Amino acid sequence: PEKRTAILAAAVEAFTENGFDRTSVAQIVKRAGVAQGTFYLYFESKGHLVPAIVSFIIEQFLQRLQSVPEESVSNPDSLLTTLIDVTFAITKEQQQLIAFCYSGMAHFGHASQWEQIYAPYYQWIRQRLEALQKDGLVHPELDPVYTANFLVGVLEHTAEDHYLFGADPEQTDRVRNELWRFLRRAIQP
Amino acid sequence: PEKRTAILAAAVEAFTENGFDRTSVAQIVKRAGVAQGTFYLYFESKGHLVPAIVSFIIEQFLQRLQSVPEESVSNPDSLLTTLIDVTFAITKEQQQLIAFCYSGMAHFGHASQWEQIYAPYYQWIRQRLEALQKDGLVHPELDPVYTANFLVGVLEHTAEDHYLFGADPEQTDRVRNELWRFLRRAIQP
Amino acid sequence: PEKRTAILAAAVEAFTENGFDRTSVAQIVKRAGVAQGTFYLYFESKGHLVPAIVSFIIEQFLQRLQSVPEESVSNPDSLLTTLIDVTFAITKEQQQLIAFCYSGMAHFGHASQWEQIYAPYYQWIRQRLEALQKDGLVHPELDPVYTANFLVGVLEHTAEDHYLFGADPEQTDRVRNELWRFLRRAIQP
Amino acid sequence: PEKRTAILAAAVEAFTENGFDRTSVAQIVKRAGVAQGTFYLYFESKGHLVPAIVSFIIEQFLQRLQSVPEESVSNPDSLLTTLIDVTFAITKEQQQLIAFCYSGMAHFGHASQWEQIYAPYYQWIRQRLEALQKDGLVHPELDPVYTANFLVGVLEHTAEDHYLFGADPEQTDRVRNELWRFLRRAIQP
DNA sequence: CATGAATGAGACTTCATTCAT
DNA sequence: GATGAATGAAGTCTCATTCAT
Repeated sequence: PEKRTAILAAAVEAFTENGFDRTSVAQIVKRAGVAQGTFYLYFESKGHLVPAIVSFIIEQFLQRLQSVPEESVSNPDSLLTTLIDVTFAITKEQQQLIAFCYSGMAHFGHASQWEQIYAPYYQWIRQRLEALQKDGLVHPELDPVYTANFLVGVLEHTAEDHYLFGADPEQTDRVRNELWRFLRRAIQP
Repeated sequence: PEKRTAILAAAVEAFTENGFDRTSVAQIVKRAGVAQGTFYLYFESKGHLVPAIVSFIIEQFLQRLQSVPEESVSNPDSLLTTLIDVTFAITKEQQQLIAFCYSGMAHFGHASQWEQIYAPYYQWIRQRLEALQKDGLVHPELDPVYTANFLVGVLEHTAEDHYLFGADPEQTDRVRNELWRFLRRAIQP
Repeated sequence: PEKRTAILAAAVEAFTENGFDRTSVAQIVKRAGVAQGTFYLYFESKGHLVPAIVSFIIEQFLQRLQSVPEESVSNPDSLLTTLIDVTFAITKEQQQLIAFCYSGMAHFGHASQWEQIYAPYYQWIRQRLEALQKDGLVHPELDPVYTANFLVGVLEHTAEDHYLFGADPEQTDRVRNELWRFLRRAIQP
Repeated sequence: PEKRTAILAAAVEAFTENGFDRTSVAQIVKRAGVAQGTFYLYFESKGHLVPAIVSFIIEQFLQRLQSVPEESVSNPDSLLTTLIDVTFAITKEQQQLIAFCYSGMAHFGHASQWEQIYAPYYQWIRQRLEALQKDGLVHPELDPVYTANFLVGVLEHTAEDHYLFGADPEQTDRVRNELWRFLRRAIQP
């Protein structure tokens, strides 16, 4: 459905700029170039945009991860590099929208829905860790499930901190390097 | 000023429950037991509550950290334990308010203000790391500034994940243990 | 035209449940199983449903009255019993739709149209009264036209009161009995 | 509260002209000369006007009834005359608003509330009937409770019919006379 | 300092109606 | 004849802020 996509895209843009509550449906439909009423043909309410958008972002994450060549995740060093690359790239692009997602929980229903949405992302990381663990390239005591969680935590926090709080762009390499070594030590055998 | 404190406390409670945009000034003054107009005697606008509240939370963090006995941070193992303790405890209490802080940037001015507010928290961690590094108890290559950042990232993400997404309370110990070992490896010499 | 009937029936159901203004064309066409646009093939506007429906209800009244065996209206006692039977039965079924008819005037045009619609109902009662009057079974001074009106007034008001205001179903017989005796005295010679 | 009264009066006027659903809050506040938001200071919602207005009308009825000199209700003939006078007068004034009240049930909550509102009106009539019955001026078998109901039924229906359906004003006396005789026979001993 | 009634802009949402297919 | 996506005007209600007391 073409208009649905237009609305979703417009909403992403608008939320990125102003956040959920400070964006009105009127602004969204204006951007999307459709009538006010059309919005409600595709979304039950403004709140129902939230899970749709989160799915959209996660999907972007996954697509980018899956398009990574196999050799880039075949050892811990390049896996970390890949994760840092992707997280920094996406955070740079999406900035406030990611913050919106984290705060978005308040806007839509129950946590279980969010878990389902994030699941594939965590799962992808977990699978890589397990593979590397099998080859003895990752510390054997690490629980892949929890570790995936920890990795996401540091990665997102650091990227957000870097881009949102106006961190010096010249230091990007430095941050990434420090981050890489921090995580390297955490997971190496 | 007594009424100012009452309003601030009421705002913290209300924001914790419903978030910034879904809390009206009317709700806040009602909770605080003051008149609608009184609010504007102490705060220029609703938006000006945000930095005041964030300071308040950070201060709480710091007070709790500083009340920690010196021996609890005199080696990496107990420092990590302390950080986990404090972060989990505060997250459990403040849940949504923390999410509000993270998303709150949109509501008030420029990032630089936020950095100033968070600064003492990062600084406290950094100082501990430096002290331990001096004694050779923490990996010498770690940059204390960045590492403080990474630690905060994992700690908050994990605690939020655990409490906000309705994680199984029986697994709290398990999570904390895994987290401890993950960070231990990351910073040990 | 089959679809016209379907729409009309659906509208009657929907109006009965929610009233005119609280029923949308969307609800009606959904119930009728036709497309939104089809509605406007058979009715100029939503408002034009009203006279069609009122005709429909009056017709139902009349059919029921006319299917009554002649001996049931050949004396005042059974005429009253019949009127009470029919009015209570239809009120029980149609409840809100009757209220809708009474308030429906606002929705469509001029009173004269309504008089035409109701006319056959009043006429039927008048004719029975005249017949009985001729046989000396009804008070000779009663003007049949006005009396028909008065009868309808008491009957409908009492039935509505009984069913709409949640009257005790166990008292139905009592009400009907009192009503019968009240009207009996009013019209007897 | 002065503004509350202004809003209520404006609502009565507006509903009288256009009915409940076809009257917007905007129209009401404009007529009342207050701001849109002021409305919600005094009424929870548009729907909450309904019981307030019904109370208002019933009160008017009662005030008029109670201002009637005692000798006007001391015998059945003058009681009926009084009831006819009052009902016709108020119906003439309020026309559509009365229809609105009857159809208004749909708009506000449960029947029990309506019963309470109407109760004093029915009660007033019942008490008169009982008094006259005690003096043997009204048929002893009449149940005053039901009879009050029947009287209201005929009176309102007839008055509505007369004024709403554009009845010939020259016939008013005739109708009233017929009505008087009809009811006279129904309740006389 | 303190109050709280009053304001009015603006948010979300519904819905009768149209029109290209 | 039939469809149903699209429209946009209009409705109800909220709320940050002001100001006379």
